[in-house]
Amino acid sequence: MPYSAEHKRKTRANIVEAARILFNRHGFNGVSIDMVMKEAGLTRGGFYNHFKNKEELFSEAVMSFLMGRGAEWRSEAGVDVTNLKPEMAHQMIDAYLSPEHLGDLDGQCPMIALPSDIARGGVAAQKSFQLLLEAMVSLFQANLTGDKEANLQSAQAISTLCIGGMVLSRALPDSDLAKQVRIAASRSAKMQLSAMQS
Amino acid sequence: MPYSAEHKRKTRANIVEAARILFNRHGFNGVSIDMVMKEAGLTRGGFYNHFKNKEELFSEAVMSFLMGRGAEWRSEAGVDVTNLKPEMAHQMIDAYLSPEHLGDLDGQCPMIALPSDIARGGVAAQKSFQLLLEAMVSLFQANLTGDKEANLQSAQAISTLCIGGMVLSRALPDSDLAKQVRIAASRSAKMQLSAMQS
DNA sequence: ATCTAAATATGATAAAGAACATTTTTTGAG
DNA sequence: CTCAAAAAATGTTCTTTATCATATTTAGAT
Repeated sequence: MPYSAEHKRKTRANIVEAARILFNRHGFNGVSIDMVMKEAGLTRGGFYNHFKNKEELFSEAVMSFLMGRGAEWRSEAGVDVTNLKPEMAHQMIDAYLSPEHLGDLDGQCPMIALPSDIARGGVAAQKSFQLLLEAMVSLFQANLTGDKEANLQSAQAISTLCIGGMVLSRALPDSDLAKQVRIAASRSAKMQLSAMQS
Repeated sequence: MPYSAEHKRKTRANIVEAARILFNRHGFNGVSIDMVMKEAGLTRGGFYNHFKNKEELFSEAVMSFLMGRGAEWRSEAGVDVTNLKPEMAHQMIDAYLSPEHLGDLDGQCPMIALPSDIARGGVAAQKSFQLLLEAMVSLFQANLTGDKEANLQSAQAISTLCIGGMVLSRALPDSDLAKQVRIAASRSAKMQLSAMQS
C-alpha cells in the first residue's frame, strides 16, 4: 500500500489551498481544474481521486478559510478567541475594513470575494458561507454586554457592515469613494458596538 | 437607408434589457452572447453591430437599471424623487430588504446580484456600479436633516446595510438565518436613520 | 528485491463560447 | 419599382474546459 494516508491528506489540503487562492482571485468560473492542479504542483488527472467535481472543491475551498488562512488573519488582527476582551471587536472592525485587507486578493475573506458566485452556486457552497458568517457573528456577539438576543441582532448588523462595506469597496473603481464607504461602514459599526457595550 | 435610427435604438435597448435580466440571474461568465441575442429574439451575428464586446454590454446592462427597471422599482416602493418626504427612507429600506426583492432574481438591483462579477470585471462596469450606488446614497442623504457631511456618511452606512444585508441573504442556504440577517440590517439602518432625523 | 494497489500523469472527447467574415434580408430614397 | 446601405442571420475558427479512460509511477508489505 503505497503513499501513506498522511500523504494523501496533505496533497488534498494543498489542492484545496491552491483552489482557495485562485477562486478568491478569479471566481468560480474563472478557475479551471487545470489551473488549480498546476498551482498545487500536480496535473489535472488526479483531481477526481480527491473530489467528486468542481463544486465540491469550491465548497471546501470556501470552508477552509475558517481554520486556515482565516485563523492566521485573526491572530494578525490580535483576535484571541480564548481570551475575549472588549477592545477586540474594535480591532476586528478596523482590520476587516482596512486597506490591507482590501488589497489582499489572495488572502481575503471569501465572503468578500465570492458572494455572487456562492449565491448562484450549489447549496454546499452556501453552507460553507453560513459557517464563515456564523463564526464572524459569534465573535462580535461574544464581545457585547446586552442580553443575548439583542447581541445577536447587533452582531449580525455589525457583520453586515463589515462585509458589505468591503464588497462595495471592491466593486467601485479605485477612488476616494471606495475609501469613504469603508470609513462610513467602520464608523457605523463602532456606533452599534458602543451602543451595546455601555 | 433602411431601418430607421429609431429601430436600431430600440433593438439595442432590447438587447441591453435581455442582457440585464440574464446577467442578474447567471452572472457575467454564466451568460453567452448567444443567450442574450436569443432572449432578445435575434441571433448572435448582429451583436457586434451594437457593441464592441461582451464587457461593454455588461457595463451598459448594469447601468440601465438606474433609469429602467430601477425606476419602476422606486415607484412601486412609493419613492418619488421630486417630492421628498421623511417617511420615504423608511419605505426604501423596507422595500429593498423585503422578501419580494430577495425573490426577484430578474428584477433585483444589480448591486445585489453582481458585486463579485463587477469587482473582477473591467473599470467600465465598476463605473456603472458607482452610478447606482451614488444614486442610492443620494436618495437616503436627501431624507436626512443633519449637516451635509454627516448625512453623507450616514447615507453610505445605510446603503451598505441594505445592499450588504441582501448580498448575505442571497449567499445563505434557504433558512431562517437569511431572514434574520435582513431584519437585523433593516433595524440597524432605521436606527441610523432616526439618529439623523431627530 | 518484488509485487501490488494507490496516486499521479497523459491522452482523449465532446461541448461551449467569443469573435468575426460572409451571406441574406430589410426598407426607405429616388 | 429599383437599388443600395444598414441590419440581421448564418457559417466558421480557434480556444478553453470539465470529465473520464488509460498508462505510468510510487512506496510499503512480503
